[in-house]
Amino acid sequence: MRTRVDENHPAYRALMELLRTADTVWNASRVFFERWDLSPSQFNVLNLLHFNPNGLSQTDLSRQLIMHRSNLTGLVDRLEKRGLVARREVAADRRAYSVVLTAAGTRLLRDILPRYYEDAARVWDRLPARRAAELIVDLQQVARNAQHIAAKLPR
Amino acid sequence: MRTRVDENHPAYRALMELLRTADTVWNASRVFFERWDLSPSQFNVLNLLHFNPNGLSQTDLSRQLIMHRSNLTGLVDRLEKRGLVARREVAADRRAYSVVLTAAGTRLLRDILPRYYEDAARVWDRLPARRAAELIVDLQQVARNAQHIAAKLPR
DNA sequence: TGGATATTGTTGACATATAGACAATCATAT
DNA sequence: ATATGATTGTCTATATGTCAACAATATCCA
Repeated sequence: MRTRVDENHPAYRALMELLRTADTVWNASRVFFERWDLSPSQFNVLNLLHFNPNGLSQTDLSRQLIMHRSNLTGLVDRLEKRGLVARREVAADRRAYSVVLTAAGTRLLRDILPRYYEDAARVWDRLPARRAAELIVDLQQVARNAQHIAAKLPR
Repeated sequence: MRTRVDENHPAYRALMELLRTADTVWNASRVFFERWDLSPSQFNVLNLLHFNPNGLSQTDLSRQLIMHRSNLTGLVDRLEKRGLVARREVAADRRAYSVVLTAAGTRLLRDILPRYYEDAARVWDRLPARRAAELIVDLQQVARNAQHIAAKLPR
């Protein structure tokens, strides 16, 4: 995608690089989770539940994962079918479920997490810690800018 | 997603930040392209064709967009139905099409591009140019690391 | 020349994502 | 107490993405 026009628009090229890197990382994580026949999104659900032992509603999950709640129906369905999570009824609110990790889900996550953290660390190899820290700060600024611009866009 | 365990795994947290920022940027671009009823992926196709006036095969497009070629069938279908691109037969290879921008597609892109580059630049507001340049270099290293790790993973 | 091998675009099955509509249920305010 | 409005999970339609299999066509090489 390196073209004459791109040269004239370094901001555009930088954005492409950001998106491409994230895509590469996401796909690498997809390969990583293949061993357990999990998608990255399925892992994200399990991971969130692991740190919320009392369970989360599907809407809670959708907010933390920044996705539409209608997604959670199928996502939780598939995890439930494999016995990794369970929908518990909530006495105080008969509309909602409390989604919780099962014992099998907990075991699976305990197997995955150490290897996950290990490989996540290696993704930052050859980057001085200071640069990695700066990168995060800069990314956060970029995200704020993007959101601010999108919010003011004509619809 | 800020939890006790995340604190112990800054590399993991940094990765989450990277993915989340890219997601935010991608969704901001989705909002940006809504005015023209285009998805970011559809724009990427049009944009690639704009810089390849002789056309690209669907496989070429899939390689540059880093996606499976079966995606291009539907993507090009929808753009063709709107008259923004056309499939031209290739005399030298009767298996392949040459996908080209139509006049309407060119007009549309000429309308979009200036505004796109303008907003892309504003995404980097408050970031010194040097930091932005460093960020790109660092992102490329991260992408290389991720790919290297994924390639050596057990399957 | 002809047979093996590779590539192209399409298809089907599936997972993931969005948005909008819906019934059931909850919360609020008069 | 009850009408009004908000929220929850699900459903449908659609778009995007993966992969594997397929027929048609190219390519290569013995």
